[in-house]
Amino acid sequence: MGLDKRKRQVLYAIVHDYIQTGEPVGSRTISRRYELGVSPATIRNEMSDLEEMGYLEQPHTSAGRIPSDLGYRFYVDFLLRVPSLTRQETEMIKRVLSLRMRSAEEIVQQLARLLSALTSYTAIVLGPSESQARLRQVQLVPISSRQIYLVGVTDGGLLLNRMIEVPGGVAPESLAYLQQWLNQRLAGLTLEQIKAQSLADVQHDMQISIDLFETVVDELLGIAHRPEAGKVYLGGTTNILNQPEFHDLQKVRTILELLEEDALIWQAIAQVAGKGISVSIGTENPLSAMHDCSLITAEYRLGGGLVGHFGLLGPTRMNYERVFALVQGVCDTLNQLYGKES
Amino acid sequence: MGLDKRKRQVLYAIVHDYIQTGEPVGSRTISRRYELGVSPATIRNEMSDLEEMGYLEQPHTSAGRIPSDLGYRFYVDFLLRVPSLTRQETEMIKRVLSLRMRSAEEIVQQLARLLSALTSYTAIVLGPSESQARLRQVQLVPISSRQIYLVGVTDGGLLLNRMIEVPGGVAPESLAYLQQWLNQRLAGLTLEQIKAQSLADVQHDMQISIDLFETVVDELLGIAHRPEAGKVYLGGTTNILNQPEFHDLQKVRTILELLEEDALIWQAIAQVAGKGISVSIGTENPLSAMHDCSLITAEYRLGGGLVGHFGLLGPTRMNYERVFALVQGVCDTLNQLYGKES
DNA sequence: TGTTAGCACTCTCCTTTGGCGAGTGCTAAT
DNA sequence: ATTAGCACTCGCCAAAGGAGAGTGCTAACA
Repeated sequence: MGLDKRKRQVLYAIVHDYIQTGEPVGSRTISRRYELGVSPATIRNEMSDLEEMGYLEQPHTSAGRIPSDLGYRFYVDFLLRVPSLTRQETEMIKRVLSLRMRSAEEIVQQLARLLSALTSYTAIVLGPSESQARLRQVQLVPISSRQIYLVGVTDGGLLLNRMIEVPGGVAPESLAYLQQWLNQRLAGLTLEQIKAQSLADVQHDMQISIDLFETVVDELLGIAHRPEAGKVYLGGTTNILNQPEFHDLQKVRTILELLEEDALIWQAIAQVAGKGISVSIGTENPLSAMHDCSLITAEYRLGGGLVGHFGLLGPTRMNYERVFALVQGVCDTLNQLYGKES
Repeated sequence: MGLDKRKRQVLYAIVHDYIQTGEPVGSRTISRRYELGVSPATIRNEMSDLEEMGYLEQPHTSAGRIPSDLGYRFYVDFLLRVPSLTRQETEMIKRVLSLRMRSAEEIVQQLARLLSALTSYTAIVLGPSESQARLRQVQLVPISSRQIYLVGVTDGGLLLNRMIEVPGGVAPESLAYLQQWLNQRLAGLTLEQIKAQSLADVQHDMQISIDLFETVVDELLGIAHRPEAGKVYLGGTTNILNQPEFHDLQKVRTILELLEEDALIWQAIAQVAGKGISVSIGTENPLSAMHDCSLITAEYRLGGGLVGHFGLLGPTRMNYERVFALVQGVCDTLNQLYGKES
């Protein structure tokens, strides 16, 4: 924080300019484009100071300066001026997200498309975690003698499906009984609560086999068992090809290969993400393949207890101001549309 | 074919060598690596002839020759020597495809992974068409007052799900009645047959509103209405980055952007694919973005009438012999595993 | 007539060279 | 504390030259 006003102005100017042009910024450029009222020489001195403090870097002697990860960090934390979205953008977000969609999956897929279309970065959306999902009802559909299809409906009106194998086979009456029991007992609870609840007291009043009961409940809670895995939805994977910093095929490959690894991506985002909007810049990222990238993440809520995270992955030279505005706008719109229980 | 034995040998040698090295093949190379018993000069003459006939091309004066699309075509049609798979490869295919999988989607996803892992090309698998799927039973699950969830089970034991909106609302009895009727009347038929069948005679014996009936049947046939769309599963998208001919970022972008367009991909494959294994070489491809690529496609069958297509997309300089062997092996294994009704 | 050796020629690829431009750091003046 | 001036550094680019690979042609040969 030991930065006086002018140093901040210079740092802001450099980051801002570099984000727009992608080329190292020289002292002359700054004094021309940003009205700081001082000469290039003065700015040079400031730049020299900033470099020594670690906020700037020089690609090579006698090129301009570019921000270091630390420089971006300071910029994001203290200098950012988040603009507001244009009317059209707001409209577009609203329009796309309020398309008639039938499942959480569709919403999430649209979200990925939308984010990537608006930013020229790659959008990553983690499928909503079901452990917070509140069950409204459960239906057990007999498929074959040994298979049951479980259809759960969350408070938000979204579906959770599971195919359940029951080695022993099931009689239709048992199924009906079990279904009724599940609905009576579990409706309104989240999967997590169900899991936490002691189900020990069940046994005595059940008219069906414990085996069947356990199989079904286990499967219903299935996803909650492995919270570190989940579906990953991508949008605009090819956008990074348009970024000048990825004109290097090697870098492109690194990133694209990473994006195929759902598990890694999931973990990385889960690790980085916080409650509101979080930013992870360059080497701050847990995965070394992302050390040239920045990741902006946020939480979304679809109602009925379905929450998840999404992120935008771009070069460290990403347009933070715009992305912040956009992410904020998308979150607001989602809350507005799905926030109240539907 | 107006190619004498030696011309065939030369053509084979050039295609074979170019596929392996990726570099234009000169007359010296051929006489050294392939024992044709003639001197480079003679081969030069043959090459000159082959070029005039359109089977070869010269990138520039005084480089070696490379096969033209026509050259590859002749090679694929008449010269190919399909090797057999190694024991390990056969094992691997069998192992991967016989993992316990519960839905067609999972199988198809595994298929894409497998194909791309075994080649260094991009695997494209089109989700199975449901229009040939034979229905075993249908279950209608009430979700809310205005929503029904339709769960269909195919003869193969795979699921077809649809959410159906019924503006007017449904009484549980109507639903039960409708379900029973559907099962009596439609079981064992394919969606296509159901669609073709006149449902005009229905009206008189129905105790439920025509509206409800039509909504549900329409939705059940939904997919059949738009056969030109469908889910596309990819594997090994980044594999093309390893191909030397795609060291050009522009080309990479073209292909990767194409691969994000599910609808285009679907159409392209559907258009190209035939009954057995088909090959579409370079400019033979319907999409101009694929004019530098070859696409090998084949049909797969999952039982219960679920059939679809898959393909391998690589440079025209693709290893056709190996890919043929592999595709054949995969088809055989799939037939073996899922071919008989399960 | 088909095949082969010899040779001049062509074209790409790689490296070297030198000039240009942008930007810096230092010094001395204000 | 700020600024003008200036020498210096370094990457970029285009031009030049040499090496290598391969061809096409011609003339000799079986």
